[in-house]
Amino acid sequence: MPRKTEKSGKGDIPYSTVVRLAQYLRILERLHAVGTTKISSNELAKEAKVNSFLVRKDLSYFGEFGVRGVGYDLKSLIREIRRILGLNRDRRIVLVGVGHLGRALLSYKGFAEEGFVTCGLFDSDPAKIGSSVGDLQVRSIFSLEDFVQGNGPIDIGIIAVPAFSAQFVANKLVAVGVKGLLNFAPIPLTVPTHVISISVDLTTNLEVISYYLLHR
Amino acid sequence: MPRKTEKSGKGDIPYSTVVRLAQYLRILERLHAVGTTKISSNELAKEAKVNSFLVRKDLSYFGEFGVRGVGYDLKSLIREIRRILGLNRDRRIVLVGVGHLGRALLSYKGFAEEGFVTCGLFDSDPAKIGSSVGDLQVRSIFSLEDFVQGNGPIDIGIIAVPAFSAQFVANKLVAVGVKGLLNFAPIPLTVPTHVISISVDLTTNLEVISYYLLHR
DNA sequence: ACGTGTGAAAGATTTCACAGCG
DNA sequence: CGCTGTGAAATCTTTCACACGT
Repeated sequence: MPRKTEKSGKGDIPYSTVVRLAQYLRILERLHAVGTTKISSNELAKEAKVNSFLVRKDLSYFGEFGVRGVGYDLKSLIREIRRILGLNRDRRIVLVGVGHLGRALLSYKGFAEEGFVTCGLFDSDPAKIGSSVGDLQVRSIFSLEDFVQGNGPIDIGIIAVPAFSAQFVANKLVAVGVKGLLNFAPIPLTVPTHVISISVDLTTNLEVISYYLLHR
Repeated sequence: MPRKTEKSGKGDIPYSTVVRLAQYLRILERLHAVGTTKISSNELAKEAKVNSFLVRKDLSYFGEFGVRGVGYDLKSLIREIRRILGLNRDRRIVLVGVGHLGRALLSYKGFAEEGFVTCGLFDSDPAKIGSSVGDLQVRSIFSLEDFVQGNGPIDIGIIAVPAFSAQFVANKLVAVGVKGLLNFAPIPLTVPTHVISISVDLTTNLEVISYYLLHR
């Protein structure tokens, strides 16, 4: 992951299969919007830049979704992948760290479209606390527990704070029962095994590119 | 790599090794700033949340940097990894797409620290073209070729535009000789084999987390 | 005939055990 | 003695070939 990326997961199904499933979904939704109604593993593979064996293997971990000799029905394949990824329900998200990156993430439309509902914003900067971003107020990170008491449990926490406070924020989120973390701070987080944490490190990605500029 | 991450690379050294090298570097620099002067593979492994065999194997692809019975000298290990990653020279970057995400990336300090020099901003929105962000003017994407003629070659292009124009932008960048792309649009790019492209897809990462919230 | 689903082979990565050297 | 460097084993992932169903 890419990384860029940290991983964790259940042993049976490869982590990379899960990542590709999400990518297939993006592609299928784009094609659906354009009016396509069926697709073969070959066509999907071409779009995703992988080979068709891998598309079929990835899907076969979860069931038989295609028709032999025909291909896959686009609409039902989308439904199946969304079910596999747990996107057939809303996921409640909070964002911690309302800086430039945090605001950029908030304005990103893709999130809401897939059922990710941002329901809380948190920061530690007194200058930001109390201000509004979109239709949400920024709250103190120390009011996180109260927030969960009053507003119900949170599924996923997005961490967009500086490296030095990322682990502190992660601990707070885990303490209030958050089970998934998406971390943009350039530091590997320590979390209990029942919590899934994925890190996206922008500098790491640039450095990987730098490596391949040199060695090739 | 990721994923979130797309990959590409030379066959000999695992892609994940390169990613980890960049992560090790981040950790070593943090420890260096705190005054640490030497480190063992075991200590580094603990920080990076991998095991010490892997740390040693990753490093051993590139040479023998440690002292048996002692460990690694922090300063010289940092220097070696920076050299391996090609960070001992400046890398000239342009950003295409000066929206929320683009601006957030610009304000991210980590880039400059590692020798990534942003030397051009491009967009296609007439309302943005001509305006200044930091000490750079936003230019029309159609002036990219002129820019390279006048300002010298670009190493890396960061693509922070909507999905529908990402491939168009990638083509333009490749056409003016850019050899590395960091793509934030949720679509896999087609690039010539001599160009390295890494994609960071935020929605994909959330969906992967959603999957593991369910299956575990 | 066509494209899926899958067991087996190939390939890649990680783990391990221990030799080697300060 | 302690910790690195590395060939060999174990594990995981991808590719392949072909049987199967429509």
